Amino acid sequence: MNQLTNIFKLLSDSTRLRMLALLFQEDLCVCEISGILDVPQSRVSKNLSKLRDLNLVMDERKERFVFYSLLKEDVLLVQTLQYILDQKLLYPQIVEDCKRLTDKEKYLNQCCVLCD
Amino acid sequence: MNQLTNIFKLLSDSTRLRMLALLFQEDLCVCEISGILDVPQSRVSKNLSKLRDLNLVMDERKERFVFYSLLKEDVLLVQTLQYILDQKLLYPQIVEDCKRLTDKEKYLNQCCVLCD
DNA sequence: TTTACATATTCCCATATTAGAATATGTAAA
DNA sequence: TTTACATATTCTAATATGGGAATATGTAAA
Repeated sequence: MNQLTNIFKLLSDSTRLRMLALLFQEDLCVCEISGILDVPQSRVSKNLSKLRDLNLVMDERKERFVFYSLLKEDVLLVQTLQYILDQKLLYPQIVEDCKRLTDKEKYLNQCCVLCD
Repeated sequence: MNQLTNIFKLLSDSTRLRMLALLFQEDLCVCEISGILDVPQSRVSKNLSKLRDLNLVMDERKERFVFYSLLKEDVLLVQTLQYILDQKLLYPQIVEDCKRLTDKEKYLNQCCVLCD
């Protein structure tokens, strides 16, 4: 039961929800997430570690960057994120994030050279 | 977006999640919920009011009791509760609650005479 | 009306959560 | 090796949250 409530707790913070919605679409490194969401790096990093604690993401270093990918093993999580993205028109912030995801080069600072 | 995170916040507390799982199955009054879950009345009442604040439940007085019913308008909420009940074998507490729901007379104190 | 009872609310405490700034860590390039 | 840079962690303050006990509210029976 804690497995359930813990996942809902993760989903109940908008920064994390936005991060999960991004990672549901593609693997990203920390600075990409930080740039796309326009959120400080320490906040992104801390929240990623919470996701990692529950085995919802895994990380892999590539050159200077650490890329995170969503582990799509939890059916409830996947179904929930799928629903949110299907209905994203209801959630302007998600739409905006998706837009910035496709233009991610624009929003990255230092790491943009190596990230694409 | 707050609409989303607010719902997840409600789901992230085990008392509320258990209450929602019960109300997904049938309408219940406060003392029934309190008895089935074995949780103090004030806690049940307080959490019901949080659910009401987000328009997830409605209440209706019948004689001396106030019955709550789940408003099944939020697709995400309904789909989530459906999933949890489908998979309830994974969550012993939910199984136990369902069992007590079917035997609810056993677990009620004062209001049992009028509730069935 | 009183009284009884179901429910709602208040008060207060303990704990959890989030946030940013600053700093630490670790890897890789120079 | 230094140095630079991407990421992780720590520190601290502010706020939120959940809990129980006690009390208030409101309805209906006596």
